[in-house]
Parts: sequence; structure tokens; C-alpha cells
Amino acid sequence: MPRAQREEQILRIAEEVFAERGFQATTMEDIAERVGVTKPLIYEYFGSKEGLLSACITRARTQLRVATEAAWQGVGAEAPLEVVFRAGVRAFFEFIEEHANAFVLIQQEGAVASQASPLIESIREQQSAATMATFRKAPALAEVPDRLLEGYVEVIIGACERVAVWRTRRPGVSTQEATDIVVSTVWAGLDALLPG
Amino acid sequence: MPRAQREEQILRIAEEVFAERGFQATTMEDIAERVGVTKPLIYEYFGSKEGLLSACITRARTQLRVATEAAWQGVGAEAPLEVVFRAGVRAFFEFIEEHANAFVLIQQEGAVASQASPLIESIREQQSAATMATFRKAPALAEVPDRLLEGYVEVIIGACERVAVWRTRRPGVSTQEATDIVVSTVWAGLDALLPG
DNA sequence: GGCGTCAACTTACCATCAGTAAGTTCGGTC
DNA sequence: GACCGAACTTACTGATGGTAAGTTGACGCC
Repeated sequence: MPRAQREEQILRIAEEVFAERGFQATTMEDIAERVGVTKPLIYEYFGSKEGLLSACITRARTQLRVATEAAWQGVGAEAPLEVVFRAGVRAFFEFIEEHANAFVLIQQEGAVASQASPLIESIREQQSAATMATFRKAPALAEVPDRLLEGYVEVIIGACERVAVWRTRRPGVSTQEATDIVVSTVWAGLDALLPG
Repeated sequence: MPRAQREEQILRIAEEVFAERGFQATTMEDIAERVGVTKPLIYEYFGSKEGLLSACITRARTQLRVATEAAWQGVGAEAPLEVVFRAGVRAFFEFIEEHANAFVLIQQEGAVASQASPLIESIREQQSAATMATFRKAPALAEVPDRLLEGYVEVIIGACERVAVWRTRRPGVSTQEATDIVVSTVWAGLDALLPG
């Protein structure tokens, strides 16, 4: 099997196994066996156990970024800020629903590995930065100082993550409802920043 | 040295070492050496490496609970909801500032260990439950359905955590400012729930 | 004052698993 | 049909989590 294809397969399976058993409890041979190869091949491709986890996380990060960008694209650049904001939040909850594995992985493996922790943090930073960029484009928010806006964006990122976790314990809550909770809580505060 | 005292010493040092190097990179002998005993004694007292981490986290959870309760106590039960709310948020940021070690530990070791992840989650749940209980006492929120209120509480917990992390990258932000960001963002949404 | 006993602690060991060195196989290319 | 490089394996090492079997010493008790 060509390398690129094998790597993709390993990543898919590793994400699954890590999510099931946790990083620590998973051995490289567990994964190798399930893929149908032997350990050294995985070391050849990913360097170490942490390297493999890192690759899984990086993959998830890219997928989330693509999904978020698509959502904003879909709503159009000239839509009112609230609509853009809502589209991004909604895309997040839909992404989580579709990639439950990746979410469990990230949720559970906050940082077994010294490398993983910053990487997971980098997912949040990616989302913060993207949200900042979107807000910065809105003329209504032009006057708001950077630092304050950054703080608000952090509130949003934290709120989304926590509500997503809460949803896993409350399966009745739809993505729509989750979106509404975040938007309605935070929007009023954000709205107060707008002139008038 | 009597057991209770030795256990406390081990916990203090373990929290330090775990926070410094990360859970995985820390060996039981690192800790034993720094304490001035040998490995098996720590196993005798805490059962396993995960058991030791769990004990560290549980300790931090208790400390946070005590700090939060003290803050609410201090403000009085009849204070307006916003005042009580603000006191809790502020206590959180002050706690984080005083217990940077514990916060790094929890932040970094989201879940090396299968046992640790639910325990860290239980800290958030402890804070959610306490906040829920406080809100439920407020007559103004009596009409709000449980599930919606739960969602709002999750937003608050997530916002606090994320802003706390953000602060570690932005050392200029005071606890007062962090409190203001969370309260001003979320309060407007919460206020909208109040009748009138 | 010796004797038992229990808590605090150590020495010496095992088992597992991350990581590696040295191949082997095989498909394509000249 | 000899060469070469990519994909892959066998067989090993070393570190470290965890444990079994002591040792030491303080304290109570007759």
C-alpha cells in the first residue's frame, strides 16, 4: 500500500483506538494489529507514540478549520454580524456531532503527552484567531479595543467547548438548541459593544 | 514521619513535578527522590501513578470548592444576583492566580490517565452544580426551565476556564478585568431571562 | 527490661511496552 | 536480469510502572 494511503488509514484507526481506550492504555501494537501491520512501520511514519497522537490532533484541527471556513463562506461576507457569528457556532456543534471520535480524543487526552497539550490548545487558538479575524472585519466593532475583543472571543470559545461537553451528557439537546444557548447568552454582551 | 503528614508532602511535591514536566514525563522515582523516600512507599500510600495524580486533582478540587463557598458566604445570601455571580467568578480567578501549579496540572493533564479525565471533569461539574444551586435560590430565575439554565451555567464555566487560560498568555490582564469580561459578556444574556 | 507488634520504610526484583537495528520482500526501471 | 528504493518484518534493548519480601524502630505491655 502506498505511504500516503497507509498513513491516512493509521490515523483513522489510531483516532478510534485512542478515543476508545485512552492514550496511555493504548499500545502501539494494539494499533498496528488493527491496521494489519507491525509496530516499526508506524514508528517509521510517525516517529513516536506522541507523534502519532499529534498527527491525529493536527488532522482534526484541519478538519475543523475547513468546516468553519465553509460555514462562513456559505453565509456570505456581507451578512449581519449576528448571522455570521451564529453560522460559526453552529458549524462547530455540527462538526462535533460528526466527529465524535476526534472530540472524545481531544476531550480525554487533554495532555497525556507534552506535545499534545499545546496542540489541542492550538485548536482553540485557531478558532479564536479565525473568530477575531471575522469580528475585526465588522465595521460595527471597529472601535472596540483589541484586548477586550480578545477576551470576548475567549468567552465564546470556552462556552462552545463546554456546551459541547454538556451535550454529551444531555443527548436530547439538538445542535440548534446548543447554538441558541451560546448565541443568546453571548450575543447580548457583544451587542452592548456595538455603537447605539 | 507520620502517614498523614508524609501524604500531604508527597501530594505537594507531586503536583509541582507533574506541573513542571507533565504526567508522562514524570517518573515515580523523580517524585520519590525529591520527597526523600523510595518508590514503594508512594505505591503503598497512593496505589499507582494514576492514583497519585487523582489524589492531586481531588485535593485541588476541594481547595477550589472551599474558596468559592467562602466568596459566596462573604457576600451574603441576600445580595442581588449579579453581585453573587460576580463574587463567584472573581473567586475563581483569584484561586487560579494563587494555585498556578494546580491549574497548569489540570490544564496540561486533561487526561493522561483514564482516571484523571473524569476527575478533572468533576471539578467543572462541581462548579456547575454549585452555580446552579446559587441561581436556583434566586427568585428572579424561578421560572427559567432547568435545561436552559444548565446550558447558561455551562457557558459560564467554559468562559471562566478559557479566559483563565488566555490570561496566562496575557499577563497584563488583572483578575478584576478578567472578572469584568466574563460578567459583562454573560450577564446581559442572563439578565434577559429575568422577568421585566 | 525484654517481647510483641504495627507503621514506616527499603532492597531487589519482574513484566510490559516504547523504541531500534538489521534485515527481507517486491515492484518498477534501465 | 541486475539494481534500487519503498514498504514492511523479525528480533532485540532499556526504561519504568509495579510488587514481594524483608528491615528498622517506636511504643505499649507484662
